Amino acid sequence: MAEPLDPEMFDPVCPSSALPIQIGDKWTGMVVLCLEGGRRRFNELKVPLRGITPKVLTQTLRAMERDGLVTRTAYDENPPRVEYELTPLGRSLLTLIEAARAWSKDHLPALLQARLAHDSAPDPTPLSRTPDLTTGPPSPPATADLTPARPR
Amino acid sequence: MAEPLDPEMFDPVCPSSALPIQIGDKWTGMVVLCLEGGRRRFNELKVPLRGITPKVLTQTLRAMERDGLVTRTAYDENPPRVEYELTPLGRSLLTLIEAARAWSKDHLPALLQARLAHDSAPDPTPLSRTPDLTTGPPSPPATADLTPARPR
DNA sequence: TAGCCCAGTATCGTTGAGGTAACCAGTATC
DNA sequence: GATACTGGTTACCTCAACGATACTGGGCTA
Repeated sequence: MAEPLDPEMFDPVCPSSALPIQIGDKWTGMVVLCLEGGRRRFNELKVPLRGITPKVLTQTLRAMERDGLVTRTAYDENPPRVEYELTPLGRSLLTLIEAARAWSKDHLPALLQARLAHDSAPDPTPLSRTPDLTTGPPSPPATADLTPARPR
Repeated sequence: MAEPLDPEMFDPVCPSSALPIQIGDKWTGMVVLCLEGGRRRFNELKVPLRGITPKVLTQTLRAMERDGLVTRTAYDENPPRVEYELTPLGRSLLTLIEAARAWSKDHLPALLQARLAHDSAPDPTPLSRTPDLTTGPPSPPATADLTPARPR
């Protein structure tokens, strides 16, 4: 609640954004990290979750509320004010995120290197030719993101 | 390699199959667990991964090979024989799976209970009415599965 | 010579998460 | 009266993952 959230909290360039680890749906892990420091308003959450639409943010928060990960508090004011806060259960996900971060720190470089090596390999066995299964041109599968970028 | 894999290794009824934690794509985590005990052949892997089609299993294994998680060894025999084995990198994912299991053990019941309570709630605030966002009738989102069922 | 086995391919269809764009209610301020 | 602000909602669309089904190749066996 204290300071505003860093709009660049999640760096889209950071390769850990392409990690093969996902908590909940696409945005859940990031929402947990946004709420780590305290309660936040709807529009506050939209800032670091760059590009999220209100529909998807609502869906994500509703699902998290349903699962007991966040609480939603609506104040009868004008303009409306709604605050979201992590429950202890939601906060417990931070341990999992921490584990994923630790894995990334230790092993993600090896994974990325293997990926590069494979993509530039002269392809020894004819059977190992893969047309283009996961080799999309723009970006890898991109399942989740757990590491805030540039804590500055 | 020793004993055949248990066809019921992954119980579709086990709620941990609906966990909000996913490693790689839908099947990657389960493949890692299948290979935990040693190298396995293509058709051997299909047994516990009930319902996976050869196309999708091939896709999954090729992606894992590309990322350096498994090695693929094709023997020039007839009938063909191909064996998949975890690399140390792939094996390192087991720590992450273990962390997810530990979280499930500690917190999944609370999550499921919150979900049930929410679904049967008389819905105090009109704003908290959710049409049916994640409340699919047959099963929850079902993102991944990490816990082998009935170790027997 | 007709199949069988293994490890896949090829083609097509379905599904659902996520994205786009527009709209809304109630108050307050201009 | 017009506009803005907050926290959404609604309808529509896209695309990639996943699934169903059928087929292949090549040596082996019956």
